[in-house]
Amino acid sequence: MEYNSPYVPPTLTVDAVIFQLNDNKLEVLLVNRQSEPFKGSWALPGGYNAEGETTLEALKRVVAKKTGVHIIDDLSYVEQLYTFDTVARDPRGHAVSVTYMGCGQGVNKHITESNVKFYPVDSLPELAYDHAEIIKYAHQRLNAKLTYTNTVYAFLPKTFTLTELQLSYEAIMGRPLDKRNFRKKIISLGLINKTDKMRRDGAYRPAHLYEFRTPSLEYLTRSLD
Amino acid sequence: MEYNSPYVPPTLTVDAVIFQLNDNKLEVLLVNRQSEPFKGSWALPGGYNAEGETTLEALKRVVAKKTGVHIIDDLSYVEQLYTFDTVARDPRGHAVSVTYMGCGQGVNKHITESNVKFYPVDSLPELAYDHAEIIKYAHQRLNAKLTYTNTVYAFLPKTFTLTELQLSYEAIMGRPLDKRNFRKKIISLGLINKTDKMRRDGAYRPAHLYEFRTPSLEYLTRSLD
DNA sequence: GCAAAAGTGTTTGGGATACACCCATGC
DNA sequence: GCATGGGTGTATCCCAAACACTTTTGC
Repeated sequence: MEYNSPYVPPTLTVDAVIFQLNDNKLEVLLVNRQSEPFKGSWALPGGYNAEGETTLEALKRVVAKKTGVHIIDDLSYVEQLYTFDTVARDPRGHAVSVTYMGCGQGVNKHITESNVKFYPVDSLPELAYDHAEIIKYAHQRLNAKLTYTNTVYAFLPKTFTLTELQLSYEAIMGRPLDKRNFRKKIISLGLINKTDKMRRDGAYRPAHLYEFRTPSLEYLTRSLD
Repeated sequence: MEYNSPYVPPTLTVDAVIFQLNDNKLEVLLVNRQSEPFKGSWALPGGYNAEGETTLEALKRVVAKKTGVHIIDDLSYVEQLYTFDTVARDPRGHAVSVTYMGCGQGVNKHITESNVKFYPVDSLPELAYDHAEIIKYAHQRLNAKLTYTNTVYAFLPKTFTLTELQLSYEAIMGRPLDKRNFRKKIISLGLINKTDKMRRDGAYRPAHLYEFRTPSLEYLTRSLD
């Protein structure tokens, strides 16, 4: 094949699983399909990868066009997830999809299209293709990553309270954490610095604000779980 | 692009990083290139992925043809690694390569081609493309995987002694482990069973033989490091 | 003074680490 | 009996887990 037959590559596509936290619920960005196949179903934002562009370039182009979200400017963390190749994305033939996972804060504010929406991961609508599987895979990866890296930073604003940080962990991991143990551990890990600002939120005792020492991916010395 | 221009996908290729242990050294399977580009350099076994075959099917076909190794029959573990897309694999244009990692025992016995050889990972020859980077990535992944799964099983024969098991870990992780602590931990993890057989190896005290309880991927309850 | 969220310490158990000697065999 | 690799136990330290009350503020 490599030597004599004319080489025909499969279709190459890219898809993004974009997470944000809203109201302490983990949400995924979905697009309502306006055309066949799967017209009317919800799908991950994605599209074709042409010759001459990298998968990340293709993703940037395609996600911006379909949703208004810029995966570089509007997200705090992006990583390649997995390449799925068992799906007939298009009735005409076999397609290979390189998927990415991204996390950000307030990403919904960048949506420009009316058929685009964040859905909570635990109440997803009917999904096109194998996108349910891809989201599940991404969620697992995110969960694992939370326990041995500082990935949460991607979901939080620049400053935040310890309670907000704990609620973020709880939302993504899907289980409650002990308040005192959580604070002890997070502080002993040295991931965050206390700022000298406070937040007077509603009407009660103000909370200290913290910031991440390094708002970029770091591996933890001890795992958090 | 998705709508009007004629769609031209990039070239799609697959590459395999196949590990084995030999003489307690971690080795990678390499192919000496007989043609341009990179003629004379060593490269990972790989090739083109045509339309209509999955990446794993393409890999199976290509690796068997170039080396004689059957990635399903001759390896104990295979997983997808990462998709690299920044490389001009071919002077003619941009190529995307889906890479896999595989591990086996005595894989060298299946080599049928004279330009194919296992090299120790710590003394690799001049490598084609970005294959040095891919091997480094695979080695890191393997290392991480060893600490939270039972992946070592893929490198060992059906029965083995505790010393052999320890030496395997040490070879892959690249550092010595304490003998008593290692045995305590491995046994307490319940990954292996003691068989009633012994091995009289050279001429000294015979060693008990062990086997893996489950010779397939499992996640450890406590991490090994 | 009361409602609401912020903040704070101690005890206990288990696993990780460090460390050195005796045992079984073939020659 | 000796050379070689196989096999074993204990003490310490640190981290994880469990657990409840006081403080600060606005009203």
